Formats: sequence, C-alpha cells, structure tokens
Amino acid sequence: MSRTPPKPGKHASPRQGTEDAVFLNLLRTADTLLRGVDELLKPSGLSSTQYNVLRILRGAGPGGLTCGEIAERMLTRDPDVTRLLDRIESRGFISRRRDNNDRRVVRTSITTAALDLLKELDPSVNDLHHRQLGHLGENQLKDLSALLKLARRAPG
Amino acid sequence: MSRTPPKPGKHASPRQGTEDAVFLNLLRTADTLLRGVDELLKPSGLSSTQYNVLRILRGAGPGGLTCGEIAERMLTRDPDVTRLLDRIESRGFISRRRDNNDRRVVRTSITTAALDLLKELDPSVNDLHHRQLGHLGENQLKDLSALLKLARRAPG
DNA sequence: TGACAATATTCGTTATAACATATATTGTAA
DNA sequence: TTACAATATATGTTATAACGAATATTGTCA
Repeated sequence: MSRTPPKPGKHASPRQGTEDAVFLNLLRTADTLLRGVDELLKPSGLSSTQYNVLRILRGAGPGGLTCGEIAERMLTRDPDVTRLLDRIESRGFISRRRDNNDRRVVRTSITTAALDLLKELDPSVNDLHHRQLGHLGENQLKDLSALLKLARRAPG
Repeated sequence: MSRTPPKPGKHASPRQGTEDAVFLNLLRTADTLLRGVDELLKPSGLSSTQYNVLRILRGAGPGGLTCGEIAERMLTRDPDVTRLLDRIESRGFISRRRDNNDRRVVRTSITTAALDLLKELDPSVNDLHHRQLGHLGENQLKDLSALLKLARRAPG
C-alpha cells in the first residue's frame, strides 16, 4: 500500500489515538452547534446552508457574487450551487442576472427582503452562539479558533 | 424578545465576534476533514455516516446494539436510523434480528465481512488523519480535543 | 478564422436526509 | 382484563445533496 512509513524508531504512536480523538470531537461539536442553528432558523424556513449563503451575499454588498465565488466561501462545500440558489430565489431572497461582460457568469445579489430577515435574525443568532459558547473564556475562544484554523492548514 | 440583556456598562462585546469566529472555523474545519474521509471511503462505496456506524458496531462487540443505542453514539444525529441500516444491511455489512425478550427492539451486529473491510481501511484512515492533523504538536492536539469537548458542554 | 481547451453554470438522475405519522410491543394502573 | 401511555422501530412523503454529464460562452493558438 502507499502507506507512509512511520519514522524509524518510533512506535505505533499515541498520536494516532490523539488525532482520531480530535477528529471525533470536531464532528460531534460541529454537529451539536449546527443543530442549534438549524433549530433557530426553522421558523423562518431557512436551512443553515441557505442562511450561510445569505450572510455571504450580505457581506459581498450590492455588486453580488458569481456562483463560483459563493461556492468558495461556503462553510460546507456544495457541488450544486445552482439549485441551492434556485430555492433561495423562489422565496424572493436573492436576484440573479447574467453578467454582460462575460455571459457565462451569473451574478447573484441579496434582496432587501433578505437583508431585513437577516437583521431580524442577527440578535437571536448572536444570543445562541453566546449560549453555546459563552461558558468558554475569551482566551479559550481565541485559542480554539486559532487551533481550528491551524488544523485546516495541512501541509499535503 | 427573550434576548438576554448585556451586562450593564459593557458595550456590544468583542466576544460576539469571537464566538462567531469559533463557530465558523469549527464548521469549516469539520467539513474539510470530513471531505477527506469521504474521499478515502469512496472506493469502498461507504459514506462516512455508514463507516461511522460500522465502527460503532465494531466497538460494541458481538452482542450488537439497538437502533436507539446506535443513534446515541453517532457523530451526526440521524433521525432515520432504520433506513440507514437498511442500506448497510443490503451490502451484507450488518445483520439484524428481533430481541426475544423485548420484541420491540431490533439488535444489529456487524458481520465478519465488515470487520475485514474495517481492518483493511484502518491503516489508511490513520494515515489520513495523520496527514490532516500531523502538523499539530501533541500538546496542540490535546488542547484542541479538550476545548472541543468543553465547547459542547453548554450550561443551558 | 477555426479548432479546441478552459470556464461557468445548468440539468438529469439517483441517493440520502428530514419530517411527520403509523405500527408493534411493552409497562402501568384502573 | 381493558384502556392508555411509553417505547422502539418502521413507513410515506417531500426536500435536499451528490454525482455525472451537458450546455453555453470565452480565451488561445495554429
């Protein structure tokens, strides 16, 4: 097999278990927190994925973004941005139009209806995060963010 | 609204941004790592959810587990364990039988075919985790695990 | 120009997830 | 025993995700 051999002189490594534990804890924690957000969004009929897209578009401003740019910024990669946007559009939360310079691309921007909804949701989302993570100290939060960012930066 | 008022004398809090950052980093990192696992499992036709179930059942031993017990231990909550198990069963990786004492419950146990497959996958999964997380030091891994565990333990 | 690769998005299809509700079995209490 | 709540799993249905291939447009180079 193409298995990387362990460094000579090192035994089967306690790291293995530690790395595995990080992986398991990461998924469990992410699922727990995400579930809370989905719960909170349920009354407005948004999935967390849709909510995430709307936040991305709010951040992008009135110029809007292309499908590819949206895909890049999503938290969770989605191979089918088109139909995700279809569903959001059908609720009147985004508008799409062909770019005149490059007619391959479709620029998507957020509607004022969606901006209003986000504004309404903002405080509850902040509150939720605070309930979910407020028991961590400021330093722990910063450490955690830094470690997570670092964890994503695999050398391979 | 039922918004918890901020402590008097404190402004809108830099914590808010920090908590939000943790949340975003958590989802991004989890997605990145999970994607690697899915990629690795693709040749064997297992989703990461199915793989997770098989690992749970391996850990449970020959006595097997009930649907409820499996659901509890899953990384990602799934409201429809039945059909998840259906799909795994159709590939011959688990066997199910009614419990004779309590005929409501179905006990599920892993087959030797699945044990063989897991054994075959073990080294590649460990290697993957090592490639994904090996650049973190032993202490960082332990800190990260601890913080993630702590993050799940919200007081509410 | 014409052929072709690259890019951006869309579509067809199948698999899986989510949600609400139904069925079967057991335990409990009148 | 009968009625009823509780538990464990299963099913019907709809929504979303995943995968592969298709379409449209642009850029590049012989």
